[in-house]
Amino acid sequence: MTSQELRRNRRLERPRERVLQEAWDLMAEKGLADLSLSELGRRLETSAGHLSYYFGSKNGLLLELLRWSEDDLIAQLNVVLDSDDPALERLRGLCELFFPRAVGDPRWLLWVELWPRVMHEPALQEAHFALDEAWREAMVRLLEELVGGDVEQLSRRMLALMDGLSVALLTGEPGVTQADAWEHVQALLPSR
Amino acid sequence: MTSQELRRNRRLERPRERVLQEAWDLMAEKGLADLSLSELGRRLETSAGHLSYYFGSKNGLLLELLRWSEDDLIAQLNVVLDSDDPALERLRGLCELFFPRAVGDPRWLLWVELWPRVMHEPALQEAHFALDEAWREAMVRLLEELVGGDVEQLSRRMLALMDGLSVALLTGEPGVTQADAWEHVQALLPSR
DNA sequence: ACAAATTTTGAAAGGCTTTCAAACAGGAGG
DNA sequence: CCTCCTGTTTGAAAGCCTTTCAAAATTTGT
Repeated sequence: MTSQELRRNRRLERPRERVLQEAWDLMAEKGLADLSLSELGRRLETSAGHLSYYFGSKNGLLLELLRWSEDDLIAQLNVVLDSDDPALERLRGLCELFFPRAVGDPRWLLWVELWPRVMHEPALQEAHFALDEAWREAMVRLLEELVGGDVEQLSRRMLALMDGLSVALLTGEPGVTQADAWEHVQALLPSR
Repeated sequence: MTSQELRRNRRLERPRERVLQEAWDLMAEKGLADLSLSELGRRLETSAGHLSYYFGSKNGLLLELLRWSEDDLIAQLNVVLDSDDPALERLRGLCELFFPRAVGDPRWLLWVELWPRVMHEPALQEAHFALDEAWREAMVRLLEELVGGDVEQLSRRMLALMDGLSVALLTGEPGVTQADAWEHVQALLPSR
């Protein structure tokens, strides 16, 4: 990191936080479709032009938002993984962090909004895979301890299932609750 | 259906088809983000204004597109379900229809684009659930024959898994192929 | 063939993102 | 203390977009 960047970061760290938080709130309120740089600029008493300059583009902001929330979550995840609880309990902790907290959870709105753009934007693709990897590694680590053996395929399967369940929870599909989701996850573990 | 609607439909059935097909192609080419009524109007040598009028809104078009492709698919699905193949083979047929055919498959772009809007637009929500139901019923029917017993939870689990796998296939996540996906699906069947 | 109803057009309104030149800081070196 | 110099912020412009609407064109029922 050059001294330039250091200087810049020092100055912008706080406002940056403010922007991300406000964007987050806006998204939780009105859904992602209504998150516009203009509206955000209005609320933060700055200009849309500046936000576009600062994040490079609207997609840039979305990506930063995702990283911002995901970094936070991964930190919490590591606390869970390093705890002394039995492995199954730690898996439950992972699930609680992973699944949407409520219908319309902003974090999952971001993920879902990302998916259809991943194929056409290399920058998104890279970020997407990196974030995915973090969860996959955690899952592999946990499953190795929990069931042993070659856990590669099982963890992919598990995460795919969890993605699908998350969409159901995000959209409020009737007949799927967080508790159900946890049951489904357990059903994938080798019996006994 | 009133005589008014009949009349209207007779006249519009063909052009309508043309619009949907062109929108489909456009989406396959450039991704959903670049599907605009303007661009579509340009290609079809009509006006964006008219498209907006005819489909009610851009979301209206998206919804019609999804129905259009899904109706087609459900018809094919019924052929598979009514065939004389063994149940496992029919399940494989269902999977082949369900999973994205390639990275960026337009049908799945639509689904994914729908998800983050479902919570905020009742019309979308209704359509979404209805389409979902069709697949769920098929899955229940098949699983009852294949494994018997209470198949409710299992079919939900299966479809959630398949949603997640589809996202991986859609985005081209490395390490997941259609063949892998089919393996994962089979792994959810009660062993033996 | 006429009248009524529907479809299509083209332009206007209002929003959005992105770009850009110009105004504005804030720190380094004199 | 003043002056550059670099990086930030602004505000307006350009170029898209969707939606609306009145007017024109077309089709249908009689």
